[in-house]
Amino acid sequence: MNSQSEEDYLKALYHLQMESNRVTTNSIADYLKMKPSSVTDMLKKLAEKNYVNYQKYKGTSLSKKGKLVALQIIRKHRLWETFLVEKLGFGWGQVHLIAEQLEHIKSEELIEKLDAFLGNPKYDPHGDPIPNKKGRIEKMNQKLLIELKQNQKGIITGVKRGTASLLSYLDKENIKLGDTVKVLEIIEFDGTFIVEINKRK
Amino acid sequence: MNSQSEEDYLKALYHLQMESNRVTTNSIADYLKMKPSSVTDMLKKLAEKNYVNYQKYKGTSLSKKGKLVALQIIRKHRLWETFLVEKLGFGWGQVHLIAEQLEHIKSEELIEKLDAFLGNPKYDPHGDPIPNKKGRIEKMNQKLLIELKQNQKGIITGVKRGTASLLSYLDKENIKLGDTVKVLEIIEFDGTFIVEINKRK
DNA sequence: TTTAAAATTTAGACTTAACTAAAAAAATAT
DNA sequence: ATATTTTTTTAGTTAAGTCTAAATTTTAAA
Repeated sequence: MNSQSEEDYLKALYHLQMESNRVTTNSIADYLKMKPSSVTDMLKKLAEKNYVNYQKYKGTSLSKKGKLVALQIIRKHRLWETFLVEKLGFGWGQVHLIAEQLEHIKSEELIEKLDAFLGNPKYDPHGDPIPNKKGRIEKMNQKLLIELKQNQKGIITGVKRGTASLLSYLDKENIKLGDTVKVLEIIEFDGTFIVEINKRK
Repeated sequence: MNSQSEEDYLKALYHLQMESNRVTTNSIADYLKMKPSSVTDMLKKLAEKNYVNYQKYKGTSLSKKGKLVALQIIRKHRLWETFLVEKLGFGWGQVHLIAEQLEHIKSEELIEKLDAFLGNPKYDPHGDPIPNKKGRIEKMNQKLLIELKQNQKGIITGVKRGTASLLSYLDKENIKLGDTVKVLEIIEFDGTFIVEINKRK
């Protein structure tokens, strides 16, 4: 069984790996708000357990085994977020911190029953895909809003970087998944997008 | 904020206080499966924080403050157990270990929303009362089966000492809360009770 | 290509919550 | 009332996970 701390590192590794191909000690430290020296210690430990490929000074990547564990934690995180929003009526922005705790609860059976209870959802409330039990993720073809041209429309299916302030802003403006967005105008000089959502600019 | 370990001690103190008026270091150690020396250490720490009244060699009791914290953890435990049984379909016997983890999740709002989602239940699946937010417990007038006389009946509203093996036995025999029990015969020499539940002896 | 800066690792220290072994106090038995 | 046993505490150790400060390696600049 893995400790909470180990799980946090594996999850961080996974997310950082999505964004850039080389994951450095410092980037992990930033992400987890820890000191680089602490990160080095933990990376050695995770390498020992064959969860990561770690080479001094060179960077770190998840092993197959480590990636699977990471995906299972992400699965739990996203299922709990779904529960919090769909069943308990939490807002988008509030659920992350709580799910961060719930994701460490240990029980296979619990998570399978929760999954069934929620109707085996494919996406969480932020539109992120929920990995299945085996760690498989169903990719959806999403585009970034910024990739759209003038007058093109799209349906909101997720938020790229869901900072707390952005999410609560969206909550406040009542912008939800499934809403349609249309690009009215793109201002040349600074790249500002003027868009219409729910009949409002 | 209190650590998981501190919470475990407070909860243990509460349960042990229910059973006898003097709670000894050894009884806590037994209950938590730890060594008495570890218990002494923690009791000093909890006394420092004013959660317990601890006097060397004399025994320990919860302070008002400590009791409130204990009751809030018990509240969370029982609400989660209710959730696991009522919503996720777990059996009586399976939920304790999972609830033991869930009870340490930190979020006032979560627990209030969970309470509402469950319909503000007064009792958990084992028939134990769920303390309210302020730590108030509604007592029910229960009798022990052993207090009944021949031919008396009762309705099962809870289990006194719910060991894992007893609970899974009850699960297996399909004995549930709300079932009626009738004492058919009490065998003199060893005090065995012959009872009828669901038309079966 | 040498030097300075930045990133990373090592070494040693701290905290929490456990442990073992030994000492001290309280309870029990002779 | 004293001796023995049991309970409890003290003292010192350990492991996990963090930290600071110093040393080392890599990267970037002059």
